[in-house]
Amino acid sequence: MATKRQPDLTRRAVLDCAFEEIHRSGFRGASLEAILERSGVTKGALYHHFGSKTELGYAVIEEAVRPWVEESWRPVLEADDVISAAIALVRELPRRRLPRLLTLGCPFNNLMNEMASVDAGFRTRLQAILDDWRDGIVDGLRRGQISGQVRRDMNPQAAAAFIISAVEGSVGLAKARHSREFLDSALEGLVSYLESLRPR
Amino acid sequence: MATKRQPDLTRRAVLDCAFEEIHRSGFRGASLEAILERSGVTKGALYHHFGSKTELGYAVIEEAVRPWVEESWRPVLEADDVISAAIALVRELPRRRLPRLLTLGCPFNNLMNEMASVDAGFRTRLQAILDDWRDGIVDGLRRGQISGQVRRDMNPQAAAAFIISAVEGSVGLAKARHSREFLDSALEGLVSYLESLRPR
DNA sequence: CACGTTACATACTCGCCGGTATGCACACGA
DNA sequence: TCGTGTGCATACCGGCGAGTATGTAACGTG
Repeated sequence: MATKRQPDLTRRAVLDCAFEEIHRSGFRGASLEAILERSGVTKGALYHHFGSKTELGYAVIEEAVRPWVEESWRPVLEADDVISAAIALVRELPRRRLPRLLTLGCPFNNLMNEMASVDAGFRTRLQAILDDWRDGIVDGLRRGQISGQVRRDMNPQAAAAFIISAVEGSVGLAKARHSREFLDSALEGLVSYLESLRPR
Repeated sequence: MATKRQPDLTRRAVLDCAFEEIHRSGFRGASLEAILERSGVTKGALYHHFGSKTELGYAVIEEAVRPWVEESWRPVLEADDVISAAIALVRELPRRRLPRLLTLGCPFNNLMNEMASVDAGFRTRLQAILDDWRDGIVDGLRRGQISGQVRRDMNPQAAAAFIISAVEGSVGLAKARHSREFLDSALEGLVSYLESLRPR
């Protein structure tokens, strides 16, 4: 029998299960009881670590959703050739976590669509993630423009916003189909757009 | 005093207020009480016309969301020059219903993101709207390919899926910013993609 | 006008779920 | 080792919101 009190592990377990449950049912649809059952944690423990369901949601955003987004896009932001890295990622995207992506969508996008117009705390936190994400792509595109891998007659700010929009839109709409075809088609369009960002 | 019993008007009033409330708070966040209060209809009347909240939701999709989507895109589907019409629409999009679009997003996209992975009835109905929408664009693009206004070396299916994804993604993410800039940037990217569909 | 059906109105039920109150055992510093 | 606070467990509460039971007045129809 392990030691009985390990606050860090408890907190982490709640956080992970909450992320899972929220991904599955949305924030408002996520029931604390379900999170407690899955994580094996009691209500007392949960409310010891988090002040309310809303604060738990905020923590999930900062400590689960944000790393999830950053982890997903790290290869693109670190690559030398941004465009090739982005295309590779987009091509790999449906290959890896296909079932979850098709049925549950992107946790970041889901939360944004559900909560942005409902709770300002959610909105600002998600906005910060979005801004960082976008800035990363902008930097990558600028570096590409300097090194000559990216056309100079386009606006990195607009392109970054567009790319993110297209990705999230594709995944979000693919949920409606529950079929791979729509996602593949939309991403094929995205790839051809990305190619068009290269110098002739 | 008008006649006292007008079932069609009553039903329509509920439907419109439900659409509004769902647009505002999402389906699960929408309370029947709020709909009743706004519409001045009583609970008995509501449950006379709709079997349950879920069925009300289905009716809202078919009789409010679907016309809303079709109305929005009609000019594009009917135009001679699809690409120009699409660009015009995208340029007009933020101009007309800007505040609602920025704070509440697109009702179709909101519902899809919230309900597609939760309720199969929602998913299939929204899927049907999406399919029709996409088919319309595909037809437009094909006509353009025949008349020479659209490049022939691209896949209309993929382009249509991509265009819809980009639009919905842009509007969806713009909610997080509550600022016009992101939306304008993303749509600028979309316009440049649409331009790239023209023959050289 | 009688009568059944349609279109509502009112009052109530009931379950779920977020939140709280309280108790208790373990850890740890003095 | 003794107290004190931290980490957790259990039982309960209150409200909100979907759904229902029942009543009733308007309408169509013979």
